[in-house]
Amino acid sequence: MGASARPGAAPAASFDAFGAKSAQYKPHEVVFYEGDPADRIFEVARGTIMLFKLLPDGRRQVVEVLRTGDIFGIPNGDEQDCTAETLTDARVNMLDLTQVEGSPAIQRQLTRCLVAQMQSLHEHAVLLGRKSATERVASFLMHLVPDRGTNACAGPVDESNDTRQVKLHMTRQEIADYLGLTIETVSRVISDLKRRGVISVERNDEIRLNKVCAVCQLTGRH
Amino acid sequence: MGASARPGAAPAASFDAFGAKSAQYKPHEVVFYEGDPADRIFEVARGTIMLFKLLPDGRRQVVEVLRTGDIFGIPNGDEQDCTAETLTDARVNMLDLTQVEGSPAIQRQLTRCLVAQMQSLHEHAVLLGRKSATERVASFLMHLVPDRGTNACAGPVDESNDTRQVKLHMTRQEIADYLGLTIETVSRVISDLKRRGVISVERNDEIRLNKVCAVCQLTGRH
DNA sequence: CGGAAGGTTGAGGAACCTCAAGCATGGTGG
DNA sequence: CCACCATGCTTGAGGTTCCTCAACCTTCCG
Repeated sequence: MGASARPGAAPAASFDAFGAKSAQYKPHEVVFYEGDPADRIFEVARGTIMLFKLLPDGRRQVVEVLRTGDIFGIPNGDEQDCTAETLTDARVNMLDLTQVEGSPAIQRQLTRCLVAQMQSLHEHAVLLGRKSATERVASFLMHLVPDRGTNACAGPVDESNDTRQVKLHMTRQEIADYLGLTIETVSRVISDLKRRGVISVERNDEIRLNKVCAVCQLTGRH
Repeated sequence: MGASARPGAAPAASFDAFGAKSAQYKPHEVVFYEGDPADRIFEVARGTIMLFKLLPDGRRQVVEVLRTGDIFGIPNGDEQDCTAETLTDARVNMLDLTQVEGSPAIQRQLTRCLVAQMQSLHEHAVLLGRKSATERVASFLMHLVPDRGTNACAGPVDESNDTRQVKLHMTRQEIADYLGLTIETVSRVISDLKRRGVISVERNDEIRLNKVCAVCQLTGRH
């Protein structure tokens, strides 16, 4: 659930202006682990990052997928509640807690980000609690299309040419853990959508939505 | 997922100090509907409130259950993304957006609340995406026990007398919509726990956990 | 006493998971 | 250049969990 299509989402890389430290990551590097001491706040300056939680027996749930401008890792208590791992090459800004407390400008921006992310989490709760496998995958794909798949869907710009290629940046396993499914179910749904002509799989992590509206119809929101 | 056991949660009814308006509600009254104009922020001064979203075909997901001190309805864009409905008698404080923007004190508290609620949403995503029906119900019950069922579980104070009565404040249908199950499944799980002697149902919305630790063992977090 | 609302229980079915085998793709080394 | 392997993905068969539909029970209240 990226921030790209979120109304009110923060502009990119805004902590730069506040003298934040920053770090570079390759795909599938861990920024911090669940249980690590939490004493800073983080911002995605570039790339995509996922937050996930593990159950003791190894079950995993990806709880958020964050894009440029999103913030994460804000302390509540003194431990991180999730593990943060990059999906792509990424740059992350880090800001000390004391800096945050002192700046009303950062506070305001923080609030805006948090509220936007909270709404994404609400939407995702509906997906996890009430949607079928097909609806979950369709919703996932729609969230990768800027300005569609959110409440404020712009609709097709050009009816006759309503196609779009999206890059997933996630393996089937990660998608499954995000959508509360198994890898096999995700694979089967994608194969089925392919068979029905709704999508084309160009590469494993690159999918063409042949008719964006048709995918949108499958999300359960219509 | 109440705030009562959340480390860092706000103290009760803190907006009082900022000259907030407040309103009284009976059980099952709507505070606002999804789609209503969003121009204020709300705080639970007393009682319990749930936020839920509906799909067009009537499926419902309760996304948050809020207790005293929690805030909700914060605008992002100009429409509410959820419906807010009381579960019990409740009092709600309302603060104008302009008041919030002007006060760093409110901002700070807002941030603290939002981060705490976000962690609850993370936990709930794990429940919805990865837990079995029994694990969901057990987790739900544990969240009604102060200082247990969260990461910071205090453990039994007195091993030999580790029993606790909890009041649900929710119908089976509401619990089902919160846990991503059907009313029948919730009922069956409760009957099963009863049969196994883990809980006793004193009244429909009042349950005794005969051994809190035993219930905790069923949550999937052990 | 009768009705309404909420809850329980049972039988059967659908959706998704598990387990297992096989298929692509890409990289490495002979 | 091609065999080989590793990783990730797909497909199939069968099983489990939960859902659906329907009947019945319980409690409360007029």
